[in-house]
Amino acid sequence: MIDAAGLRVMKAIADEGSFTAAATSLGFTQPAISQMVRRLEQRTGTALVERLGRNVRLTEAGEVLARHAVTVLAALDAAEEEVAAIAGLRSGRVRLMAFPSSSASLVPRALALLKKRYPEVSVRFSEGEPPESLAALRAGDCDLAVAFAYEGTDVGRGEDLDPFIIRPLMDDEVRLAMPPDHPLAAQSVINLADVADDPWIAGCPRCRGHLVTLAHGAGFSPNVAFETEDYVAVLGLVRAGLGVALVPDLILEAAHEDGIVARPLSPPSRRQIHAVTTEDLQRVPAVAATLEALEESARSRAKVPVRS
Amino acid sequence: MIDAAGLRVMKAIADEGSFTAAATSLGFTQPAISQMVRRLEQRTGTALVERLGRNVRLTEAGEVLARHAVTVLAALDAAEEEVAAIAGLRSGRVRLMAFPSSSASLVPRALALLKKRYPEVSVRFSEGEPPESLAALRAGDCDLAVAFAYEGTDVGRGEDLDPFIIRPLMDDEVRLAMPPDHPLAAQSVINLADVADDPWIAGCPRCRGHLVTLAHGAGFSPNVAFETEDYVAVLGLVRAGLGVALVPDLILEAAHEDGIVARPLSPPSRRQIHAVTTEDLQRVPAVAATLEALEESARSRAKVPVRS
DNA sequence: CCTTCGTGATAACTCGCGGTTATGATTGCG
DNA sequence: CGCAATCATAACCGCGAGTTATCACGAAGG
Repeated sequence: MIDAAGLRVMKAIADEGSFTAAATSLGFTQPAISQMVRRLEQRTGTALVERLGRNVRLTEAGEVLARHAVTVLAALDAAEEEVAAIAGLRSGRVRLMAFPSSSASLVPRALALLKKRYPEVSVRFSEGEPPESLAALRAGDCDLAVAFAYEGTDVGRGEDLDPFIIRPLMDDEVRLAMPPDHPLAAQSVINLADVADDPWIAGCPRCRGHLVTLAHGAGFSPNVAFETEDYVAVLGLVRAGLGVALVPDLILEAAHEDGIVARPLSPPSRRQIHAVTTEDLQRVPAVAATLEALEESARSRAKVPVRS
Repeated sequence: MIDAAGLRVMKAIADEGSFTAAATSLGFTQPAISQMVRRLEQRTGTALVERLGRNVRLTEAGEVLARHAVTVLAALDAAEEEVAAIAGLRSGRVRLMAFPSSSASLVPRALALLKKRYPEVSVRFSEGEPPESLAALRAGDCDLAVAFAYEGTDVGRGEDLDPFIIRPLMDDEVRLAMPPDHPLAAQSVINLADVADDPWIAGCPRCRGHLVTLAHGAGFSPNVAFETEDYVAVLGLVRAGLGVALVPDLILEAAHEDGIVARPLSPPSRRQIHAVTTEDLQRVPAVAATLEALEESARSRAKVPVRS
């Protein structure tokens, strides 16, 4: 029945003392004010202004509206400002989920970049393997996920990827990690068939799946002696001479490489690292800014060029 | 940029959990909500809702709007309610000015009536002779004036009566007041020429003017021995035998008539009592209600029929 | 697995709010 | 007694904001 525009007009009249002045103060013409007042009067069913010769004065009801206008317009401004702050990245929040090995360098570098640019944007970060992070995204518990996919697979295996927006960040080469005294340690490139008989140490379930696929391509079935989700443990086991492992570059970068030899495979194998979000969330400024920071962080590594 | 309607929509979405439910809750159709949200999103430059499968959830910015909506809509409702109270006479104020002799019975009876009907309407009452009250009306210091005019004159003598609305309330007969031992006290009707030689006691300036006019019509010029604004004093002087006076009925009604004889004149003379306000103020409910109460108060007296 | 139902999105149309310009009527002032 | 300033009114009009009709899709169930 009564809206912000009407209140704005009443307040302008109260402040300026005449229709004409109120009009110029609001950037309108005078008849706009006349008509607005008339509309308000017939809506409220009472006189709002009193015409005194060539001036006007507010009636009691008019004063009431002008008085409440202050409250309403202040609250409206506050709402507008708060949203503008979010839109202008002077505020806002992003919930980021990334798989563990990305939280060593890729993500921290991105978050540092984000913090430098938009210090007021707050980030809530948690670790999670791709299936988990995609589920969170789908459930609305997360705005942006960093996930990976081995070559030839998708980030979500059985998942429906339709609602997601997937932005490639970088390729991460998978190497064979072995102790320095391994017979093949001297080779610069490893043919997987040459380690068919070694005991294997497998990482996360998806990594194990990848190992099996690669081995199958090389004509053998790997003998998995140990399994652990923790890549620090994987490297420890390798260092202790208990087996060999396929380890992505990102992890080798972050961990001590002492006591470990890592060699590229032939044919080479990579996993692709993606940022995943949704159409809607991509339009949330804080999410877009974080995404951009992730892309820059990925580019600044640039050991292996990003495949588009 | 952002208005109450938008906030109402966001709040409805937050409360109801879906566009469809929000639409029915607001009495709109579903596409109206879709479009409203889209408009808001392109105005604010950020996503406000997150489409999750077939449901929607508010983003951070959307939550902000929904949160502020409570404040804004509450303030709007308060303003609307307060104005409605004034319009519905559950509140409101009227500033009434009346000439002294009307405040004895006409005005108190009217105010009692008003109070009974609309106990919440507050009245600010002050006394003032017609020129004063009309000036207050013109200056916006008064909403409703009770004024009088002797037959053949206007309420405001030199005044511009254009902006005023003048409602006749009643006629007030003017009588000759004299002490009981006056030679003419036995007559039921007095011919003014018969008291041409008596000393006169005059009331307010306008009343004195009226006396002079009437006397002139009767062929004499009155010998004004005393002048006072106070009609109680006038009656006292008459009672003391110091002269005769023209006194309106209204005053005789209110004062003790002991020791006074009051007789109608021939030809009769009356003053007309009017309620005066302006076009705008007449549309203020409290003013209209007071005016109506005054008219009823005048009718309920009905000693002399009201002349339209 | 396919159908069905409920959800939001989109298109096309319409109406009226709320602005404009042009002009008139008054009032108060020099 | 004009002159200037003010509000009112009329005619016009664009666009915001609603409608109906229809589509696309995701979730749930036989």
